[in-house]
Amino acid sequence: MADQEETFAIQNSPGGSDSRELQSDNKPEKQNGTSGKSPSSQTTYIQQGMEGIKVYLHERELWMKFHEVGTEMIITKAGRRMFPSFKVKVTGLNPKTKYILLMDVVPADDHRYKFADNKWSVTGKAEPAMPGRLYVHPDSPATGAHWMRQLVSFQKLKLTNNHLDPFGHDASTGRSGQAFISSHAGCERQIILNSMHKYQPRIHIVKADENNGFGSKNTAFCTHVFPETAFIAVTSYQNHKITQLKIENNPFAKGFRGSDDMELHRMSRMQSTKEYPVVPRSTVRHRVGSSHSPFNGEVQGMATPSTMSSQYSQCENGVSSTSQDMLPQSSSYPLPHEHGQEYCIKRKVDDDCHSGEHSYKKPYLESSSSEEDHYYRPVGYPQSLSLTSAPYRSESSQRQACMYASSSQGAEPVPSLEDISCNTWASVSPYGSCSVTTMQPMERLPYQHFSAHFASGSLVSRLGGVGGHASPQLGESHHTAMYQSSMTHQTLGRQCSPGAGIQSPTAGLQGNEYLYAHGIPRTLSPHQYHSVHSVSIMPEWSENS
DNA sequence: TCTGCCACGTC
DNA sequence: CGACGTGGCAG
Repeated sequence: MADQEETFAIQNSPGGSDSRELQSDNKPEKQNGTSGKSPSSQTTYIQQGMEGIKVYLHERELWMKFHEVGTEMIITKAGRRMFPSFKVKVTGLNPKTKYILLMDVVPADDHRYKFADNKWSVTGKAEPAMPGRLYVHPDSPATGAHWMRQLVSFQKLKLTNNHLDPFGHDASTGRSGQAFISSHAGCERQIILNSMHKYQPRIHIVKADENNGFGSKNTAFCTHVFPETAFIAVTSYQNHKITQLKIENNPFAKGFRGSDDMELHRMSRMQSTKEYPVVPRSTVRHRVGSSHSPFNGEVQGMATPSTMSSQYSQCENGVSSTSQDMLPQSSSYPLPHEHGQEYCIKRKVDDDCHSGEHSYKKPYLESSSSEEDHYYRPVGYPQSLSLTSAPYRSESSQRQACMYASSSQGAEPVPSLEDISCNTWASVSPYGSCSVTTMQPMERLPYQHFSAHFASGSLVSRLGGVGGHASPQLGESHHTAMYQSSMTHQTLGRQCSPGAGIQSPTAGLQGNEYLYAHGIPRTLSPHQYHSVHSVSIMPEWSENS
């Protein structure tokens, strides 16, 4: 349904949506050219437009509240929406250029968690992730003007633990599944996750111009990661504080709010059997579990916000030209360097942000300012990645990729459009960061790593990879290609945006290959690591078991 | 641990 | 009104 998101829209436009506009214009810019912005940095034109792109997380404060406690997202067979919803404000796009906005959720690390004693802790190694699925925003492809006009909401995305359903719709329950499908040509899908595993949502902005067609060599895209949106997937809430936050903030859970009256009523009904004091349930629970702050700071397993850098934004820009993919993802291990942040992050936030609590690092300066809610993370980095580097990853990555692919995908061998497009890869890098760097050898990775954690895969890679075809060269590519398959651009285009008619090429992200890193043993070569950008940002979450 | 069903809310 | 989104709870 529509969602209209909330109204905040930034600028809003009432009509909003409208458009998708015409495509007509898009072309003008073609790559570089015109657009003006010069690339700043290094990059080639590819990025051109990507450099100035900024993405602000909407309602960051709310996200931070959850994050501080240790965000949990329910996953069900039928698919459950995330709450808080992932909504962003995007600026810096070329109004006439078309872009595809998509989201994915990648493993934040390779651990399995358990919740005991009011806190999360690592219990073991993560299960191999399934192939990741991409959730392409229904408006894609659309012009920069369209995306910037109002908040871009990914609230319809659903998380599921149903590995069997390739399409993201679940037959079992019936409800949701179908709806999905029908809605947009199947674009929407549910993202499959494993319970008790930590994940990091990411948003990717892919230029859909002809020039950048996926297939083409230069697909420009950038990835933004908001560490504060990381969460642990669960089939039922573990931490009562989270339950409480959900109830208090999610309109659909209003029925569970303790307003006295209601509570009483409810209680009586539901629990007729039990008797209860008057306390609202929530309250009750609360107390019980409450953890006060299990996580806070450190919590082991979870991330703590504070530490995190949420603030950073990370981004990756990739270009895909050939080989580039870069980032493999490495798995979750810590990479040595991660610079991710640096590069990418620019952060700003604070102002807006603050959640009040800690201040997270706000290292960066920018601030944006204007918008309130959104915090943004800049992204851009100039860099494009070069694909080059990618080559290395290949092996490991490949394998991994394959594995994943196979496993999960099993269901869908070749994906049909849908699949492909939507599901595809999995990548890993959570935090990642900016991958921009790509290849570079280590240097780039400044990050620190906390220990370990993630690897990140980069989407970029995939995108860049796009080249899946394109750049076969790298070993990776292949793999990627395999699973990822080939997404073709078209696919995306079609499915997702029917209307749009995108030129095919552009549309698709196909190429992306993200690999997955996680499960893998760290085989990645150093290079890979570099590429990865991962950043691990959150120490807390890190593993520690 | 996960699933199904429920009441209750939003849209 | 009906479809759908929520968490609780029983199984």
